[in-house]
Amino acid sequence: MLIEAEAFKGMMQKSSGSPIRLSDFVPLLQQCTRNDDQKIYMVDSVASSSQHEIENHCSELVAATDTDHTQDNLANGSSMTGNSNEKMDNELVSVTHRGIRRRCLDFEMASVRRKIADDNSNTNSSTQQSETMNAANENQLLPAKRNANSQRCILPGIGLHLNALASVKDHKGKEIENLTSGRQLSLTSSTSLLLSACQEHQHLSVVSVSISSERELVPSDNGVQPTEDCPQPIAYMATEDFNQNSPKKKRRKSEPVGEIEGCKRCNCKKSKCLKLYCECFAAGVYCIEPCSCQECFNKPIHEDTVLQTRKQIESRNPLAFAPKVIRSADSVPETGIDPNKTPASARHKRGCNCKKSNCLKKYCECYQGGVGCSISCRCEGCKNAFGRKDGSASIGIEGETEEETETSDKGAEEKAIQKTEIQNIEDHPDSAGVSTPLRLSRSLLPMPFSSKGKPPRSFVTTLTGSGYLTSQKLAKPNSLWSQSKTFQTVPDDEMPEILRGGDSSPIACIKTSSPNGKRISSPNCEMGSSPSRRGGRKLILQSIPSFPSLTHHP
DNA sequence: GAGTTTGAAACT
DNA sequence: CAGTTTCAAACTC
Repeated sequence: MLIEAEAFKGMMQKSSGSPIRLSDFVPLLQQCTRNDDQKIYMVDSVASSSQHEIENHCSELVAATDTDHTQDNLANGSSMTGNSNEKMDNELVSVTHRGIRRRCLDFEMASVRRKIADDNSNTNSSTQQSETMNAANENQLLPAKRNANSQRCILPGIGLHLNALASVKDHKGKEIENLTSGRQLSLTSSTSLLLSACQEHQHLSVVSVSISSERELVPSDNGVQPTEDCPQPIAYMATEDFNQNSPKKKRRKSEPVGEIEGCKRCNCKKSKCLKLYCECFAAGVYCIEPCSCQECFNKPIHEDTVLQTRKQIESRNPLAFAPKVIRSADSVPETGIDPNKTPASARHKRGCNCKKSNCLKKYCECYQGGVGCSISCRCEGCKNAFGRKDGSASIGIEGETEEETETSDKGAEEKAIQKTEIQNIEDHPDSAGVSTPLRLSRSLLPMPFSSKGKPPRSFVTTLTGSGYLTSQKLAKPNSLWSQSKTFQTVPDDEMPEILRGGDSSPIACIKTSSPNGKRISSPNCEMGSSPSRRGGRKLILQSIPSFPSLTHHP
């Protein structure tokens, strides 16, 4: 999705000193829908959302980016002085942002370092920023982990982060020039942040955001409605950042698995955080201080090892790093309120294999992802509240012969579901009264997270997740990565077929076989026939890989 | 907080 | 490819 620099420049200028309003964004979003050739499709559904909420989001975003910008400069040793009042005002949000964005970009930056070294001629603002930040990173990565985590507010590799927009805003004279020099701004990440936040609130849910975007989603989300599924997340994040030494477990108590949407923390002991066991690694982020891992190699200093390992894993399973949950765009009507828009409108890319949990606990990846089980699942006794394998929910499943349990113990099943939901309600008093997954999905609480109000880490996930775009099998080497770094786009002819999905033809549904024979279907399967890519108030944002493409390394 | 359960990932 | 082991999160007490 591309937004003309001028448009954004104008918007940012207009927004200087005042929050961006939805009305400011709408034209841009509409513009986005016209830029279909970039494989990022945006539908102007936001307009149907609660404008007030969206404006709140926007306001926060602006505030956060402003502060982030200041912090970036601080990290860079810049003498620029931020507006202290502004900083104070937005401290909370900014801290959240910092905490959230801290890691997901590290891989990107690590990868792009070489690129930048090799390609110094690129002097656009983004590259400069990246370079500067790289420098900052190099200095801060390990020795000053805290700083690295809290201050490195790096622009996502692809697109122009709102951070950058703030930067544009602050350095009009200098940076806007760069931005407007015939270059298009890809707002993938930042916009997805904004829109997905909006959409999640409005449950227009067909948002697909990158992992990094996903990370950014919640803070603003929660910032607006702190009483929802993630109680006081901002405070939590603030605590995290201000009290860096606070033990992980403390945080885990206050915050579900310590995961404010993407703020993953692992506890690996033997895997060195270099296997998919490690949530951080699997999510494409470096481990950070709050992790309790041991002998962790998933750190910038071990970049090469990480990349190598990742490559190896991807060679074994190209979709290993793809988002686990593929959100479908098809089942969301344009009204904005969709009774059928349960999390079951998405699928787990590979399906679960639950035996004992009945897909009612977070052991089940489908349930954890807030999606129903599907034909891809090999679970036994599926009672997934979001949709059972037999299609009792809104999942399109045909001819699936269900297990014996489906009919035999419905009582127990309902009991179990009820129990789960009761649990959820207890954990989320705010959502009490919402009793069914369906309703939960419609409420602002997207799913009956089994406990702690933690949205599944993949609840909102990306169509073109890291696995897809980083996979050398699927993407032309360097193409997406480098282009995203320079706000360029992926030419159609360089786009793997499965990633294309032109308007006319449904995207081919790839089903690859993982080494263990598990079925892996392309996320695009669910999106292929999305009828409303343009007019359907849906937003599908292309994301960047959390890990850089390995092909960058000669 | 320790111990148990669970299922994905990894291995054979 | 099926069976087994390893692993770490989820869960229970």
